[in-house]
Amino acid sequence: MPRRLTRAFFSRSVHKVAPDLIGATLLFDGVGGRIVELEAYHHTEPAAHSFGGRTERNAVMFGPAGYAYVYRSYGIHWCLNFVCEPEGSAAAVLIRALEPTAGLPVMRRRRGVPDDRLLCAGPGRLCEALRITHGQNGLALDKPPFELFARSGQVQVVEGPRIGITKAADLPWRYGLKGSRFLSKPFKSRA
DNA sequence: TGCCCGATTAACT
DNA sequence: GTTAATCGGGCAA
Repeated sequence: MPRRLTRAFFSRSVHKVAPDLIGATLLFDGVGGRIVELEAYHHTEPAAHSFGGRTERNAVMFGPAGYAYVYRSYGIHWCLNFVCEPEGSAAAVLIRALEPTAGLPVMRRRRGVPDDRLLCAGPGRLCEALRITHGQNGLALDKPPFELFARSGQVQVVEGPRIGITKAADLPWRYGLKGSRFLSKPFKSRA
């Protein structure tokens, strides 16, 4: 049986949690898959929503680890984060892509795309597939409807610069499963 | 109150 | 390769 991820798992450096989550399984209401891509954010760095202090929107980031921070992106999409580190660090990982493994018929219906690779290949896409919205902001990750399981076995993790940001764009805080077909964008292979 | 723009996506040329 | 869609947060005034 795979191990369930607890608050203790998330209460560590965001740069330990992020690679450890590659290959982990995320389910919401029984629908989801393996995490194959994510990014780290920390309040000391200007690309983070928590940079500049606590506001109504980012309040969950300033709370304890192990909770979901969900925000609206570009007025259209939803993005899912997991709060990490000791309370007050205002650090989180943005879940960017899943390899779909559970509830594929439901996700296909919600997404309406012809190729299963596009079901969860992007932060907005996976939220649509799992039907995660602002209503899930602040929910605990160790209780239903969330289920998180540690990966079983070894994985090869690759890293690179984060996507879609203009500030601190040089930091290599994007993590992915090497060779996955379900990434939102490929990682630049190192020579 | 008004203005700018973003941790995106899909549909274009 | 480019761009429209769409809207709330954050900040200036």
